[in-house]
Amino acid sequence: MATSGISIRRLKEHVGEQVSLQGWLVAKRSSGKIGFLQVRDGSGVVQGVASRAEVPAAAWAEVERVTQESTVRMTGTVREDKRSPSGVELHLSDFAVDFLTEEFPITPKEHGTAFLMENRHLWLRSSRQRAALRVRSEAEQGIHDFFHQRDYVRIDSPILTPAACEGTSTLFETEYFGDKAYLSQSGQLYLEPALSAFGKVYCFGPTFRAEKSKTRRHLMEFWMVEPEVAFLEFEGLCDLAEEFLSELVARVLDRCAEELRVLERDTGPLERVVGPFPRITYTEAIARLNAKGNPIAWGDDFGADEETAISEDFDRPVLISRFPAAFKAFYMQPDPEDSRVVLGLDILAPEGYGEIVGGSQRIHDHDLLLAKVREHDLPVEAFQWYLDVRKYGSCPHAGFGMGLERFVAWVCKLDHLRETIPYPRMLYKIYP
RNA sequence: UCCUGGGUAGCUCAGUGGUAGAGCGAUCGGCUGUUAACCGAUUGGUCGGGGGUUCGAAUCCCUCCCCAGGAGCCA
Repeated sequence: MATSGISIRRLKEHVGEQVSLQGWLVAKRSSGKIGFLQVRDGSGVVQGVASRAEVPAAAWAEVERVTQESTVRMTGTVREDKRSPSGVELHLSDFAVDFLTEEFPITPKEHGTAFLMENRHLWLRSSRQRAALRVRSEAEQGIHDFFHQRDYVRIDSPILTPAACEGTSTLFETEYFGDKAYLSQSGQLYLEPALSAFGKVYCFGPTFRAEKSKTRRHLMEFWMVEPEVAFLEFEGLCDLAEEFLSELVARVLDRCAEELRVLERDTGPLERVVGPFPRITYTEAIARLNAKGNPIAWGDDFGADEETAISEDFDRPVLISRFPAAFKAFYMQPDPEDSRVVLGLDILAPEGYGEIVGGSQRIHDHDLLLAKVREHDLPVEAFQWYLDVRKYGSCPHAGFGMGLERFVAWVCKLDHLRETIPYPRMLYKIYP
């Protein structure tokens, strides 16, 4: 009797057994007397081999009419076979089409990205897309596990917010019962009050930026994980970010080997992502850039060229710290040793992937924070609750944010963020 | 928002002033171990939209729309 409910991923454990499975036809090759049917069930792909002489006439007729991406069911014996990429194939005793698909738009040949993006809902079925999204899923679970194992409490920050979190990026505006509301661009400010309740917290959810950025490194909607820790100061923050990144990369290497193989990702550079990461200050970075002939001056922010020039000196992520206060967020703690700079941290991924982590120690002194709010021309009333936190049991604290899509793009070595999220939201593009 | 490149068959593209093309897909036929299978045949067009120049425009000009890549900003 054939066993059903076995996933293709686990067929190796059932060699010699009769199994039944349902899935979708990836590809078919057939001669007059033998048919090869690649079937996907979501967990993997297996080839069913149907011999005209060995299956019922009705089953052979189904083999002849089946088309790419039809829904099928097949029954057969699991056999080891060296010619199969997965090591096993299914020697069929029966085959049936449950839904006949006509003219699936995405063929095994090449397509342009515009066409594929228009068909994102169907492109998801392709092997590279499945691999990248499985890595994303693994990274997401890895993030939750990392913090859960360290006794962090997950705080879900609101998506609808009354005002700019940082007063910098452009926000998506919406209507809220006669008032204006904005889609969140960061959960951090809502995380900080929760510190005094839970000590160690994190949030992980979608964030929205209405900047008219049109590059491979930007999405309008992306997912960000943000830990925030009470009594954590700057050096500890750097250690946390380093431990977080190296553990997450190790987890993907361990659990997504097959996906990285499908993506043809050279895992060598990822295996080097172990601490300690190189740590340089902003001022040292400027000196390095000048030595390379880059004319950047102290006080300028890095652009894409500068990020690439810095990261190419290192074979693992590089931490850059102590940026000029002028171009960083209002809540960053000034460096006690140099008031021109703040205790902010950026981590640049290797291989040209740019900034994946940004964080800082936060100002915990009420009067200093109030002065910064005013300095940045932010509405004090809107930030009253945020200032309140500094009035009732304030403490030093720090946190960072990591963009999930940039992490996944780097780990998978994809050339565009749009392939790291199921339904990317890009400038002027919101279909499907 | 700015700069650059592009829009021709379902898809990927060639065609730069004179009859609209190829490969793939699809359809039909053939083939017992295929891996982007192969072989033969058939099918397939508002040349992005509008206007203009010309005897004649996919091709030259104007305009609009759409797409891709990059910059700034950021994760």
